[in-house]
Amino acid sequence: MVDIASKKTEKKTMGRRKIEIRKIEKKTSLQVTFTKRRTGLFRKASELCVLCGAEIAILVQSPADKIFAFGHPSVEALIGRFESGGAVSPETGASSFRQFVEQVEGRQKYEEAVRRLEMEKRMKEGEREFWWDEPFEGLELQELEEYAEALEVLRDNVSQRVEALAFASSFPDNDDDEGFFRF
Amino acid sequence: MVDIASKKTEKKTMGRRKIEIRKIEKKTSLQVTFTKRRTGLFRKASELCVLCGAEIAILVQSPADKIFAFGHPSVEALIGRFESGGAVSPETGASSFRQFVEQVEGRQKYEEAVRRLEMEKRMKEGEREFWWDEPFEGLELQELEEYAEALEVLRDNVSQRVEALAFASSFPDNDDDEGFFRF
DNA sequence: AACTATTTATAAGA
DNA sequence: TTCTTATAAATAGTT
Repeated sequence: MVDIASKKTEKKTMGRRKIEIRKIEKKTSLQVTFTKRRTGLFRKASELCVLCGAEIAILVQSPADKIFAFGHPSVEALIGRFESGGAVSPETGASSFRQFVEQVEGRQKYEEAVRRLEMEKRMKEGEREFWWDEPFEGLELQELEEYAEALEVLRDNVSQRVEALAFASSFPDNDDDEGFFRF
Repeated sequence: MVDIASKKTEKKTMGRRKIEIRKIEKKTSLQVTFTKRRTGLFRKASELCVLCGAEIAILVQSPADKIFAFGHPSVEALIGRFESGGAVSPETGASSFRQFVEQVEGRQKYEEAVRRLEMEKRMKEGEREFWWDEPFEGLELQELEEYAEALEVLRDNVSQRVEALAFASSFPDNDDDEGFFRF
């Protein structure tokens, strides 16, 4: 009886527990959390890209100053590169990604490619880091230059916005900026 | 009886349902999902910043070509500006944020500020968009310039990486890049 | 904009 | 580190 009763409430783990959003002090758990959440963040971003046709660029710099990046259309450039049979990183599982891309050579749409990518990712989950997890580590010059270029385009958009505002501020009484200064 | 039985299984909504990660066709749901998930993405990013001391920059361009941004240390610059009593956007709830900042004038740490920001955000959830939701809409020149500058720093880091790789490629036989070419 | 049933993400523990 | 599991958190469809 007692055994059964205790078995009923006996938990193998405490499960997920609520945490406060504040700097994690324990270095090892910080590292684990950083990896898990960075992965989760990039997954969310990729889903947003596909679901809504959005374009996203993310740069994450870890406390140890390692940089991780996610990006569409940078991602698109990467896929294009893989499709044309370019170099493959031996470290990131890109080889199997190329195989995958070859299998779907017929389809053209970016969304489709990313969606399948997500599928393969899930099927292989736990096998290795996602292919975009440390994009700079296995990349050749060309991709990185493309990435920098895409980033510059975004930056230039910001600069244009700055200039637009600078111009607007020379007309201080005009509060009606409806429809103005959109990227 | 029948009423009671049916009431027992009667659900107010179907609840969340599983979706495929593919382009949403219905324009209105796409807009709703875009807003919800962009918000979620930025919240995840801010949590990653605080929990792990990471630095993050995110740019999201909607299908309608509106750009949304999230960023630390840009966020830090914004907080600094608010603390010094700078201009406040009447549109984004920044006014109450300033009040909040004034209340905590004693503390210095960025993490603490962001954590409290998260708290206030939750307390006011549903009242309005988060203050960083459309950062470009209510900003003055200075903040935007600071943001562009921060973005340029990140871009320069990428460029340096490109140069490092270009240099490395002039020594094609050297595969051991352990510890090299980190930002 | 609010609600809730569910799915999804993840903190700890093994 | 990788896997498990209980639980917290996010969110799809509705109202």
